[in-house]
Amino acid sequence: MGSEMEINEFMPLREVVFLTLRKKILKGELQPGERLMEISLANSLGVSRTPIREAIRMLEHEGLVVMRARRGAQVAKITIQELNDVLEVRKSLEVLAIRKACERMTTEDVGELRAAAVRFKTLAGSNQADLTELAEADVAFHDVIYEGTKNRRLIQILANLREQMYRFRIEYLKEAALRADLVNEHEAILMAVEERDSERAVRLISEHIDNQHRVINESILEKED
Amino acid sequence: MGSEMEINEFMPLREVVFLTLRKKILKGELQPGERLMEISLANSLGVSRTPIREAIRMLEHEGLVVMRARRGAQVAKITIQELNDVLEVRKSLEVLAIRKACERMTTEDVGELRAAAVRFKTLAGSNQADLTELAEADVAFHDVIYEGTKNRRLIQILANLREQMYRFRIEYLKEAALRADLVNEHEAILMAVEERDSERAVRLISEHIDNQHRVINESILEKED
DNA sequence: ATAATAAGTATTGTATACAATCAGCACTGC
DNA sequence: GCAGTGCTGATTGTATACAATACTTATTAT
Repeated sequence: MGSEMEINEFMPLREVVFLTLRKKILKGELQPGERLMEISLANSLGVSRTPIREAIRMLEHEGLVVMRARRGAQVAKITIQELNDVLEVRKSLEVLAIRKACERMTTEDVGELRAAAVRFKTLAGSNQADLTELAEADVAFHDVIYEGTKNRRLIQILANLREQMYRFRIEYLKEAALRADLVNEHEAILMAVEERDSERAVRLISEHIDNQHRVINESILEKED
Repeated sequence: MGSEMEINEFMPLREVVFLTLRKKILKGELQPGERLMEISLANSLGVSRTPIREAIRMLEHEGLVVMRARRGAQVAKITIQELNDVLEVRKSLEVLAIRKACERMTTEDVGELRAAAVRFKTLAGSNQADLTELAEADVAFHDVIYEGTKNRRLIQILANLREQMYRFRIEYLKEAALRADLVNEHEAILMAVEERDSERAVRLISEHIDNQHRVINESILEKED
């Protein structure tokens, strides 16, 4: 989402299609339940069905689309149950990540974490904040922690879980009051990591996730009224 | 691996190819680093390249094959580093799983767990045990716990992580002495779950994973001599 | 008017054809 | 002898063609 995604000349079309469709799904341009029809996608993206189909296979394994036999792909719906499932797993792995990050981050890594926290604070402070940009800054902060674990598998799984939630995330960034809380939580986590106090960091990140969980659930319940 | 995999008439070829190739990789028939060449695979499986390519996309996202740009797919090599990464994540999620399973398993679920433990014990006891069958019984025991969490996402991730290790797992089942340990560990876990003693269950499953980790690492080091 | 059915259309699933790129090797020039 | 260059075959990447299935709609019978 954030840093990687180096679109070089030689990227296969399936990758381009995959990234394009993923972004549309996460941003809500392709809505949950919407069918992904190969021919119209192929026409609108100017490629043949082959790369479309291969991209759909990737999205399927990513969990962003579901296949119905002989009925093609449709954008996965996220039920509250599924959101809770994801958050349950994510909390457990965020705890693991912050613990390992405390052990394994280099001094430069910690510097990057500070930079990410500062950037998020700056963006959150400005009044007409671009929510997408803000969300990406939030993602970047957590990415630094993930990278700090030096555990490729953990990084990959956490990135995927976060992606599942991205469609909800924008919501809770809308309220300025909550943004201030996020800034404070990031700073507290940063300090704990700087002091290599993993137990405190674990406690803080748990609360951080719990808060997100609560806010997201509330925003969903509001919508359902 | 174990229970699911209902091969019905209407399964697309890509699924059949996917399952076939996955089994070959996990069993070691396709060795790490080996190239997967589309035309020869298509010929040997009697299908066209299209389903082969789509199956490769799925294997890629599963982590069992890696793509090299314009050089196609090859079976992923598992380094010790990667194995350790997987085990680190897996331990954390197994702990989560057993805790939630203690909370959420129904009486029938616990009955299934007991049945799985008994089946594993029986197979482990017989002298000329089929190692594949034994491995599947071990998998089945853990599957019951996973299902007991009622968390689809957790079930899916744990199943995938276990898959990554499957290529190593057969190893530690070879030694009869270790098999006896496994039987005891399963029984102890079962009892803890029956008593809904989640903290004891967490401790036991942690040791269970640690033991596996140690044995696997030893068997790898032996091989590298 | 409604339910059932059948024809026609749209869409997915699979196979094949074409294009672009890569690996290996002989050949050339130094 | 060796680096470099251009050919040849093999392989992947992409597009298209064909087959099978599912959906839509119109028609008919009750």
